[in-house]
Amino acid sequence: MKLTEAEWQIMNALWQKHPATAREVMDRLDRRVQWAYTTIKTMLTRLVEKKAVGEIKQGNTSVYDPLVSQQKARLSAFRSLLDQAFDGAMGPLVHFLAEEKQLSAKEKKELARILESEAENKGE
Amino acid sequence: MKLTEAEWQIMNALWQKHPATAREVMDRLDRRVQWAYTTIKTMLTRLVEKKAVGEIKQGNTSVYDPLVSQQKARLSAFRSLLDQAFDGAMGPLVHFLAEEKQLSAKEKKELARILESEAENKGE
DNA sequence: AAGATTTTACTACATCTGTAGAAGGCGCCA
DNA sequence: TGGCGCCTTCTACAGATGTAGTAAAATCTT
Repeated sequence: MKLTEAEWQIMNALWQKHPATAREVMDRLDRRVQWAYTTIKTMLTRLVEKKAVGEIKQGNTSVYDPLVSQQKARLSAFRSLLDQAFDGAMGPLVHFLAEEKQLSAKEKKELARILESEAENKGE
Repeated sequence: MKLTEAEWQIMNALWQKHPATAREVMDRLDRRVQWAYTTIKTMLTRLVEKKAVGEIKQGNTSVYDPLVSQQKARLSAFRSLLDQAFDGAMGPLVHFLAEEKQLSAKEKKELARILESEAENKGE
């Protein structure tokens, strides 16, 4: 389930609250996104075709519901990034994150802390 | 500097060893990628147009060199993913990673460990 | 130097993406 | 009941992307 950039915008809005009509999706779209109503309808239609979203008619109006969870979509995007840009492995990503000056030490520590504790209590 | 999927393939090959000719890039392409020589040339040309790659003629043959570092490209891809799929923040990503069963506790701990130590000695 | 091989520069073309307009249908209000 | 406003379905269309073929020029090989 590969989503395009524009599709992510729509999905993000839909995950926020659903089921939702096209108009509701529109209202919840990121502020930076200023699309015509029909553009949103087009995206929604394409997402329905891709089975990423379900559509039911409520009278004359369509109501949409995500068919893929945010978690699933995120996983797929994450894996793609890993494959494409990090040799498909966590190692290079970790290395990159560690090297990256753009991430403050604070962010890194936070990241480390959460992962640490998660690994602790969910560890197998 | 946004790279497409196909462009990543080329860049990955080019970062491996450079400068390199189109033919050398071809030889280093991921095994799964079976492109015609001219396809590679086309990609290279487009990358030159985008200023992601430099080109110099060595006699009749072009030799290419990356103009963007792998680190930079990775950062840009990482940020895009963050913006698009994780509300632009590390928080949700961390959360996702922690929740994600696909990542073993071992991987998580490893990740945590490296980040922790990095944060320690480079910390500001 | 002629043939074989390699490279280059152009052109091609189907899909996918982003973005929307047009036109027709439906319900509600005056 | 005639509009007004909102919803729907279709159609459009340019630019990006993936993937190459052609033909001509340069180079190597005997």
